[in-house]
Amino acid sequence: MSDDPYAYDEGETRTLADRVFEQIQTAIVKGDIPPGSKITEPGLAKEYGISRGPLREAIRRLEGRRLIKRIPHVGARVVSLSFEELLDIYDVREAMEGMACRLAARNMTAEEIKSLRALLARHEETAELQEGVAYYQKEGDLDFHFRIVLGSKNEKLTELLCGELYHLVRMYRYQFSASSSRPKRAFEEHHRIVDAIEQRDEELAEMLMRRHISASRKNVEQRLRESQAEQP
Amino acid sequence: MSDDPYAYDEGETRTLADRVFEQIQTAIVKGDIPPGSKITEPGLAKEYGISRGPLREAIRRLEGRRLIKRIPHVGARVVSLSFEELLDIYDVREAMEGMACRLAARNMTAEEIKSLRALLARHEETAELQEGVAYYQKEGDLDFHFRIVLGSKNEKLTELLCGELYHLVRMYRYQFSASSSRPKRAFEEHHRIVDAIEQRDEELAEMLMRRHISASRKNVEQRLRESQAEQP
DNA sequence: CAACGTTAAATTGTCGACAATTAATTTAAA
DNA sequence: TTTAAATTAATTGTCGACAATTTAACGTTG
Repeated sequence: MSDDPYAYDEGETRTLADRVFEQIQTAIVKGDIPPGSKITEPGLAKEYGISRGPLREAIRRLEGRRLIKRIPHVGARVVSLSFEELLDIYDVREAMEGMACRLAARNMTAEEIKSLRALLARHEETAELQEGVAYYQKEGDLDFHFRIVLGSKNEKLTELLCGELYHLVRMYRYQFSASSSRPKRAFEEHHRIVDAIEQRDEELAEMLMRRHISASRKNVEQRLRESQAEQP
Repeated sequence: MSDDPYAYDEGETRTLADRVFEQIQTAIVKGDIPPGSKITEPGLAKEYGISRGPLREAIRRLEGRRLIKRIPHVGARVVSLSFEELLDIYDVREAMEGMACRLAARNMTAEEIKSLRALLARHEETAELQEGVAYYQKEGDLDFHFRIVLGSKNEKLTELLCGELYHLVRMYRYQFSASSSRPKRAFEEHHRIVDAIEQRDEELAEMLMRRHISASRKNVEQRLRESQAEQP
């Protein structure tokens, strides 16, 4: 029951550095290690009960994933996403998930589509029950997008989106505890996207996904500008 | 005069692990360390004249960049891109570079566009002089795409494309010493793309870039199928 | 002769210690 | 009192050694 759906547990013999790598990664994503904070090797080594060797390897791997930035002889800091970077990510998502949706319309199996529909139904229940948005936009929404990316059957696309961008997206959501604020419309859009996939209409599927993400971006942009105007 | 245009040389105090990281990276990209070959720590440590500590850190960073794959207690191997993965990359490039081109049409400065034109002219000269394709498709083509990505002014897009995908593309080109085989048409397409950027026609720019990459993909796909039919 | 189990070699994983560099503190001077 | 220099402390970088695991080599047995 790992938190990271992209974690590999084949071969139980994960090394210390591997375990710590995942631990630190989720700690960063969940905000337990706040963005911009400094990574001190002796501190973390003591906290995780390991020596500095494996810890440094984990840090270097996180550096490769661009979750932390390192300056030689000075130290490492958790990345902190600026306003602009967040919007940049939306543009990248629009492009990549649009393509993922196109490919999903081509490559998803009937069972996968059916399961996707079931997921949406479940989300609707949960959202109504909790009378809100909490569960929905926090993990459920990403679940939906996640499945479509997997449905593309494109390994590189999956690696880049699920193994790199989504971490930043979740990091941001934890950070600002941001929920969509447009759950109803988002639901409708999700359904339409599945419709297009089911009909194997690649172009429509891509277009709808791009609109969906673009609308989400605009929504975030507006909210951020507002909150920025309140307290400048 | 670094080989990697994305190398950072700010602060001359690069650490050993950083230097070796770059060395191994270019060695992998250029094929000096062949795809699929095993990375032995004692061997490389001796070759680069360092101890295993920094070397392991470099390896972990390459692992984060997905240039090598590691199995605990067994070892690390250089990734080897299969036929399918190569085609997958083209789809990702189509999506991301399409978006990059759209953003470039929005954000590139007049000077950058002018410089891009000059680059094309230079390439045409070189290509005619060398009566062929060698220089063009080997580095020149990537130069063109590189500049457009930078012109998007989107940091994340640039990171993912230039810092991750292009390494794989160049790796493949070195591996198969592949040149485009459609240089004339590609040149025309490049010019049209710059035209669209100059006119600030975002939609056209994205569309042309997508077509350009899609055509390149089809070309590669056909050639690969042929060579695959010859020697099955 | 092939297949299996055992032993030996090599490689990977982990640790602690020392060197080098940077950040902090104290002290001295203007 | 503030600034500057020098010393101290802390953190990062590097190394070699030892433990754990895997790969190979070898001999034994059916």
